Amino acid sequence: MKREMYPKNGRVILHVDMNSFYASVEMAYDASLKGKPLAIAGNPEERRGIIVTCSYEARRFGVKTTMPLWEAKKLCPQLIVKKPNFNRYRTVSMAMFEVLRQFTPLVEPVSIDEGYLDITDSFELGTPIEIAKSIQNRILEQLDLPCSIGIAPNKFLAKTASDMKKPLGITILRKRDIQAVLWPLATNEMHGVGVKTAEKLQTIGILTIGDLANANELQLKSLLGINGIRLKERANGKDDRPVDPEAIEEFKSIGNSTTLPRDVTNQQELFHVLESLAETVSIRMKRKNVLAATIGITIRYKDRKTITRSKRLANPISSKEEFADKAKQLFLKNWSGDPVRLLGITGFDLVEHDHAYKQLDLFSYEKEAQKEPLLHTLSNLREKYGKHIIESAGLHQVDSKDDVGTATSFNKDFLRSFPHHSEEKEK
DNA sequence: TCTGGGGTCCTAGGACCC
DNA sequence: TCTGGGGTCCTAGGACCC
Repeated sequence: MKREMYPKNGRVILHVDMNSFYASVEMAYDASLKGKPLAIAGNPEERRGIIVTCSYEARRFGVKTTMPLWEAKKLCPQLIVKKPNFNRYRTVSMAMFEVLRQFTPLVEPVSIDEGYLDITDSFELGTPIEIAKSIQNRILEQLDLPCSIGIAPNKFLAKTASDMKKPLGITILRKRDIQAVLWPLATNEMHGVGVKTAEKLQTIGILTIGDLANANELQLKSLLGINGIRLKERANGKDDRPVDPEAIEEFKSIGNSTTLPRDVTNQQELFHVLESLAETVSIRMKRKNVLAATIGITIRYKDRKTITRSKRLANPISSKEEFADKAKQLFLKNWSGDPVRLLGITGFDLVEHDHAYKQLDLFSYEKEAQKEPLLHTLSNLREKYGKHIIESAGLHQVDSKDDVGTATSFNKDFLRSFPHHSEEKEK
């Protein structure tokens, strides 16, 4: 019954956006900061001195996110500056999402300080506005933090709406408001349109969201690819993306990068940095119980020119040593020798540890092979165990003629890299 | 005195296979 | 002898967002 009414009534989506989150958290911890121009920024001595977030009081002086600290101080000499305390922000963020889940389990966190709620079926809690007010009050009372909330029939409009009144705003954006409210805005006001896209759109005479909503699709497609089509749909208020509470669990990559306090040309020194990055990535991978099937590095030079290089691996990795090792190899192969400003390591193509374990377990293969010698051919292995296991074992590198030899000899070395198995084998 | 660090998604070309 | 068109994988880079 409810389902049948669904398309008729549409969905009710909330977008909750914390106002200047890091700065607000610091103010909640230290009330003496309230009402003052406050900025969260890194250490300028380490060349990390950019504004990460700032209070509304600071914004009044023209201080903005990503502005270098010295520039912000010039605009606002009395600016109070704090270093970011990410652990604190993560803790508070978790508490904030717990508050949201008191209203519905359909909560999708999108970043540390914003998330979507689908309250279509939560009408017993009140009207959408009443629910939004209640959420806003509870976050303010329990955590001493301000947020803005957008109410709309889909994610895009809810996100747009939450942006319209800050701080502590609640904004409804209905389909029928689009033409009057959304269309007059410049294209770069739109979520998904940055500087480059706005520039491109300008070349074909599209300046406002309204222009975009009525633009020629073929023209958009040739200019921006599939993204052009999507932007036009959004400009018309169309967005079918569901609110997915699981989305946050499905990460695609884990990385760590750092700007060096000064430009470095010494290889040993750069290797040390890679080792420390490898350790961070490894710890985070293990905490999330995943392995990386592809490793990537980032090198930014003195002139800010940045290159990325990646390598798909025969065996998924997660240990600090493996990350450091592979990263160093990639680095040596691609480093120009010029002074380096930033280094980064990222793991891609993440696989669940347990899953990888299963795929890498070759005991069952050995048993099967005894029963059925023909299994030793590459194609049979592939068919029987899937592509992944073969590549994990390094078999893809050998000619199929050599499969038999390799298949019998790779086992030991291969299994040795897994402590659990090598123990059993060696004892 | 310039411009952090964490991500996602898309594109495009070459290799390789059928 | 000359030749196609589709599909997937891998890699590099760009755009965008918070």
